[in-house]
Amino acid sequence: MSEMVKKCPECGGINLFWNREKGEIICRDCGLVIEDKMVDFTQEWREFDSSESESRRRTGAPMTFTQFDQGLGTEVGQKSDLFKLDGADRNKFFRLRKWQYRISTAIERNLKLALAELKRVSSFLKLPKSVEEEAARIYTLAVQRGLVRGRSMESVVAGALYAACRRHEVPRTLDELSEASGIEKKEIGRTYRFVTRELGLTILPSNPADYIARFASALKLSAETQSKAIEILEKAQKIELTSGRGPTGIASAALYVSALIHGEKRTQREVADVAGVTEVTIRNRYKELLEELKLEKEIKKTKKKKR
DNA sequence: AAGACGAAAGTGGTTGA
DNA sequence: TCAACAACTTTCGTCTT
Repeated sequence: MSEMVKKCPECGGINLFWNREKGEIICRDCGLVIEDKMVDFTQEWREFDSSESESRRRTGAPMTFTQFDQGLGTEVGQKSDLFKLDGADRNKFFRLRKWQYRISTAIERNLKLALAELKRVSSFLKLPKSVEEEAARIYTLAVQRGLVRGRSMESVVAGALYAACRRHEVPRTLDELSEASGIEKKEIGRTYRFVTRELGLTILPSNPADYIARFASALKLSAETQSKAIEILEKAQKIELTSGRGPTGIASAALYVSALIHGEKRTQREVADVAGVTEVTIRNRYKELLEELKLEKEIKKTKKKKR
């Protein structure tokens, strides 16, 4: 087992808080999230969504940032939650709430609005609950650190959602976020970068394979084509064909090739549309894939079979 | 006629002096 | 702070099916 972190590497504070549900440690002083050895995310939100007594999760001993703030923001379940807390936690609850109120009613009102907006966008994109909560936490931290000033609330919400998606490996493209939130793509990108940098959130570079499933189903491609595409992606990554390029471009090219191989041809235009890139980008990646991975043979093979 | 291909010029963002 | 730079887009003409 890894040893417990005792100090925040960012600010040196010792006021750390362990969120059992997420398997993370959060520094209460600066908001840094210290990953306690990357947990398997899929497992995480399966556990989140299914079974497991809800009430316990919502009200259990660890008071998370998210829950606390959500309770405040929505004014739902505050009282019933209180019943389930023991004395010490109840005191903590009141203390925190008072403190929060004191800061400013403006912040509170802002949060309420923002969380509503966040919920709207999130459900529009059909994002899992765990991502929504992560985004809410990010947004809350951003507000507490005064990062929203000078930016529209909506754009920060969008940025928080984008970051949360990335962290949970269910990436959505900036285009999709943009469509759902009505904020310009570059604006979302800007606030996303700003917020993650200021909060010290570590975001892994998104993996092209994470996009495959969604694109494939949008194009109605078979499961075999999907797994072939992922196989291609893995090979491509081995020879560093993927570094520095946009993940969506690579994903769509791999999907395009794999569709050809399996005789489920889609036009470059079709693939380009669902992936939110241009045909040209697909062509460039596609060309590289053919050259580096000697895939021509496989394509020709299926062509002959068809005759 | 539609799709695939590629050249050329433009855009927004990163990097390094 | 600015210029060089890489990735990606837009546009458009040509070739292929």
